[in-house]
Amino acid sequence: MHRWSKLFVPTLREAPADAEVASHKFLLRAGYVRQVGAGIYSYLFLGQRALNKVIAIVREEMDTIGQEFFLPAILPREIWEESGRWTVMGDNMFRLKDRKGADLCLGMTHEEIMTSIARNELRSYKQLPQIWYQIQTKFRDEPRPKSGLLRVRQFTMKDSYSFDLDAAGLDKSFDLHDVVYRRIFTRCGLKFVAVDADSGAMGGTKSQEFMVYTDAGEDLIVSCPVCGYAANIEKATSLLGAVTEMESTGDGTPELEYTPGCAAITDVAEFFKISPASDIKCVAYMALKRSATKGKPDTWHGLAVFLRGDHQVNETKLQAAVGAAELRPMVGEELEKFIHGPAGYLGPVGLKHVASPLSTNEPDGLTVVIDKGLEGRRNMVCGANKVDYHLRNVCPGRDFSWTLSADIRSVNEGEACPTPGCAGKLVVGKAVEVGHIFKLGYKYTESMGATVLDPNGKEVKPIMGSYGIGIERILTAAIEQSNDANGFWLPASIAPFTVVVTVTNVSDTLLRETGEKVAAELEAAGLDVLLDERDERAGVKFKDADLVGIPYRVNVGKKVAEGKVELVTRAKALSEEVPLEELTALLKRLTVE
RNA sequence: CGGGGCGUAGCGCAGUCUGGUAGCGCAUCUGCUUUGGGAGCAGAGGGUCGGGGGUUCGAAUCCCUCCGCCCCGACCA
Repeated sequence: MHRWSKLFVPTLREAPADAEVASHKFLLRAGYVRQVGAGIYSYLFLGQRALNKVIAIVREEMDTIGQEFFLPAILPREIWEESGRWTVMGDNMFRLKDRKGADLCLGMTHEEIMTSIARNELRSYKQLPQIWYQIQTKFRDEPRPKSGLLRVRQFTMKDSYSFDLDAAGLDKSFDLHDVVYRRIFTRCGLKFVAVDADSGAMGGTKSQEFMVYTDAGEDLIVSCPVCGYAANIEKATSLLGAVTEMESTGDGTPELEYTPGCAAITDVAEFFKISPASDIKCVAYMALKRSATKGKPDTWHGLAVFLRGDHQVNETKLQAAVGAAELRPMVGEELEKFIHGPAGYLGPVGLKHVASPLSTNEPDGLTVVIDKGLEGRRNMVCGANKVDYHLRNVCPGRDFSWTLSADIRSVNEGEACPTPGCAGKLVVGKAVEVGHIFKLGYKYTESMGATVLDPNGKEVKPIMGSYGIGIERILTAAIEQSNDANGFWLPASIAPFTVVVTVTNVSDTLLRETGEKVAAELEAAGLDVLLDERDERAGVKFKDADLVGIPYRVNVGKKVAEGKVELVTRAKALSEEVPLEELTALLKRLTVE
């Protein structure tokens, strides 16, 4: 049993000014964490205790499908060179040198190391499948750490890796993780949703994220309240409603129109008295293509994207569609070089484009991508690549062509659900990612040369999956979803203590002794008990108890004379009188998972 | 990396414009009183004013420079 008077629980009456999101404020105020630097935190007693409970749940569930390893956090350059990620990871990787000058890094993730173990040790299909996991510290030099523990540079991750003989095996390993992850998040008391996610430019066939809705989150989730469709906005699609096309004018071919000062979409729509849906806007990028062969330099390519005036480019989709490693906006002289037009009046008519995305044939070769929403449209308005002029009567396909047509726009709230036959309207909500499971395919077994012999004695590459859970994010998400002005409350499963026994006045011997007795009895019944026997006024102890995330409080006060205590349920701010002899059984009942 | 804000006691802040011996609230320590929602009174301790350089008789305050932290952005021209 822990006694509050002996503990270090530095609660703060006021939150440090730096903290903005609820979880950050309360983690600091409740004495769970202290900040060391941007995205770097120390965990104090209560914080570490809660995280240990999360870890215990994760470990218990993971042990039902996998085997726990523990790999190093400090890793040599060579192994990252094999997969090509020494370069790909860029500035996000913390790098250092040892005394001999050899390059090392701090691990951001462990595909390479796990694959190297598989390569060195796995010989036969009979050894498959394997699921290996670890719970370990990850280091990522984020460009912008933020929101307390939500985006940090050092964090704990449960990461696992599966090795299977074939795609069907991978499906199974993936599904096992799906099931176990749902159990983990449920046991941690999270209201989560599993969504389709982007699998990145690296390939891979499927990826799924586990998200908890909160305004503090950085991701946008698109979902359908009717059929349950849910996807990250980086991946989500929707059905576009029918658009009323404009009547053509003149002979129906593109006509130049003088549109002074109409550089913005709204100006153009106003000028032509059209909906922005009938305007074609241009977004111009420079796209980085990674060289396929080692030693050859990466190359930058011009990329012009055309889409409806009321739509937004989704760069994740765009990157995946053209196979770009990086995108940046085109600057003035590049606009001139690739599109021969001024900002605000860029258009697709008359552009020459390359045959396949980011191909290198000509120095001024431009990749032209249109969003699928433009296909089949008629009589639209677009920039004329000339200051103060636009074109009307423009028909995609007739008046201009493209390198690639793809879904590269972001879904907007209110658009129609993409599920066939579903009439739902999509809603968009902010969320934080707590887990991600991923069908990797052969990327690492291929690049690192891991093989086993199949039943025919033939060498084959195992197929991989990788799966992650952010340990601290489970805690943070739980706080985000359950807090009020006075503090937060955690589910009993991950709270640092399940119950705090508050002796309202320790100078009263009867109360003090009753508190001791009650706490001892609750502990004997298997509950995690904190006895608050500090020589403080009752109000101080109540405030602290409300703040620090413990789901139940037992007030040992005046009613003891009548053989009663108060049981306070933090989540509901509900207080009930309970006869002493019934307390333990009642709390036991309330706290079973 | 771009933009904005901030850096003064453990926490929250004032003082900076207009240079003149560093303040307030909470917290901490001691004593007394108090004891069911962050008590009262009396007393006490605690500061390289983020670092360095400069201007000045004199710098928290003005100038230069570096560092750190927070927020927004790094897609619609």
